[in-house]
Amino acid sequence: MAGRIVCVAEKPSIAKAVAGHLGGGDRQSRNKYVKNYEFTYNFPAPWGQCSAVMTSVLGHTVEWDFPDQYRGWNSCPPSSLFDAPTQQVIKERKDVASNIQSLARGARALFIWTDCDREGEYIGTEIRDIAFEVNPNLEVKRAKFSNIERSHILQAAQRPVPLDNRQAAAVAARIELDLRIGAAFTRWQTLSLKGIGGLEDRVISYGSCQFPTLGFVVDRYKRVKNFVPEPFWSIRVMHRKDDVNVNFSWDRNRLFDRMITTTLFERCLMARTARVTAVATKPTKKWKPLPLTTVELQKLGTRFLGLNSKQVMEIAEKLYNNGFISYPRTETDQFDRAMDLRALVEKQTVSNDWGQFATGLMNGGFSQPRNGSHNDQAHPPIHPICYVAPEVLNQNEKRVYEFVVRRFLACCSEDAVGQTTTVNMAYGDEGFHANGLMVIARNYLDVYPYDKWESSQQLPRFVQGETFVPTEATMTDGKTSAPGYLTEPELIALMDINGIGTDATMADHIAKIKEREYVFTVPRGHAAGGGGGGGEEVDAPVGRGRGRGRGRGRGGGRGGAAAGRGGGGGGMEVFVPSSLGMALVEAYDAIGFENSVSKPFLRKEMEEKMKKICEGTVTRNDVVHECIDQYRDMFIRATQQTDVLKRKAREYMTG
DNA sequence: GCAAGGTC
Repeated sequence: MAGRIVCVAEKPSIAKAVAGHLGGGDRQSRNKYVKNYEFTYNFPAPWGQCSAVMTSVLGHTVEWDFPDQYRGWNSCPPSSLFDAPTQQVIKERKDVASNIQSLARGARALFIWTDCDREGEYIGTEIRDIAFEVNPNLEVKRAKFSNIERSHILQAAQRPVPLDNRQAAAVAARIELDLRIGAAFTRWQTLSLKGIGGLEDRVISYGSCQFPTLGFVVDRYKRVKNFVPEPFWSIRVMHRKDDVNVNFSWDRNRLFDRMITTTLFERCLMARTARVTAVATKPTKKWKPLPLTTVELQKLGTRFLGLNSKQVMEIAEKLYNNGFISYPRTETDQFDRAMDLRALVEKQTVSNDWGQFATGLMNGGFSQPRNGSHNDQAHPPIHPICYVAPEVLNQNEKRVYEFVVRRFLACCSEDAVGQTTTVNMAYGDEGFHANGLMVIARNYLDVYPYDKWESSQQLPRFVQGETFVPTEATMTDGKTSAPGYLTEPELIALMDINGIGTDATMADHIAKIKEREYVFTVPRGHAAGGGGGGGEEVDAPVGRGRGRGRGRGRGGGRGGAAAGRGGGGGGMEVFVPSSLGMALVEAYDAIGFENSVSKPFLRKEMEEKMKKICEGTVTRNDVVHECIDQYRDMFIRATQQTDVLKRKAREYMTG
């Protein structure tokens, strides 16, 4: 009589869902966190019908660290941490490991059901090794699944595959490198700066994610501080027609040469009449948003909900743990076609706030969500699981839940539809244009106030070839203004494009550099620090940020800021480096690493090497040794210039 | 007292 089959998922929610599909299962509550579900199931050959138990871990269960003799900060030179042995210790947290071992004893097979991503593959090997300790004869299989739809799960159970050792090896390399490099540099920095006033008892940590995150803040800060406004000139034409003042913008936007602008302007005036060269009216759409990912949740949460990313994530996790929303850590922005989205919409019809809209979707307004380009093969986009009455939630929870619901309903609606009118006009040799927008059907916008798309003033009727003498023509001047200090949504966007951290950890890295006091946040507009131009007016004309760049002259008003916060608390905050943060970045710059540790390149490099391990073109060993050599060199160079670090710190801490 | 990554 062979033993049963033990299935282990990465988290309790997956264990519950999978067990439900495979056989319902009695729930044996082992403890508050990890539940075991027992059932019988007809597994593929050679097992056939047999009894099984489904449980889970809670993420990683094994911890890497140095052995005791290396653990004291003065026990060894920090550089020896590049070569010191490491050990892997089973965390006996919440009895997770002992639960697996007690189930694995006498079992015939182990079925890994961790998330199908790199970390999940590695966590699978942790589970395997823990089970092997008590039962080395276990056969190990892995279920391959990318969502928890019933049919998909059943298919995964029927077609087990081996664990992917390469993916697990890539993660192991990352863990080892982050540990060695982080510990070595952290100890060196901390011990070196002990003598500096104000830093005696501080941990001056280094990490491959925290430093680039700090770097982004410093980078922007410097750009603001070093910004030199440039004067520019422009031509504005206004024509009053049918009681409407139509403002025409110059096709050249603006020029940085006054003489030329003056000349061009004078030619306009000499021409006297302007002539309409084209009138175009065309239909346009504002696309509904993509299904919600973690990064988007954090970007929009920090922009509209008056919360920081850490708070957004904590609240989202709580909503998830209460079964109100789906798993909040996902990169996926496409819903699986098999998912019954209408059923989820229907649950929202009882709401006083958006119930009517949801009802509209049920009565024919439903439209399949757009598909984004990301799929982490592990989780669906974030969506509401059930309707939650507002009284059940506190203020902030309500905001986050409402955002998730509205976003979901917006995804299931039609795009907004409108019509743009563009009038092109020639005034002398110069071209000008005016735009008008008419929103015809708001559709998703009615449930999604975080997007703005308003009809502009209607343009009066112009016809091609018509001429007129403009009511007003003026030459304007202005100057470019500094970008603002970094906001949290911008910081998250930068981390995202540069691969710093994961969806689950970005908020932690931001919180970490605040905790270390490398950066602090201040309300936008209160940005401290002398000199400079207070910099909150408008974005710089040539930003490195994406999709910004509305330069405006003086008199332009304060457009940029958070367009209608969704009723959140205070305004948005901006990030400013502390003296310590500046000192650290400048010290490494002065030491002169070609790939500065405060830039994202080194981390990107590590990510690429992990991919190569997964593809099988390099081995874990190659990567670890290569990187260790590289960082050891950097470490030696840094330690030879410890005085540079100290000097920079002293300069900043006392200055 | 160090990292980053899972998860509660």
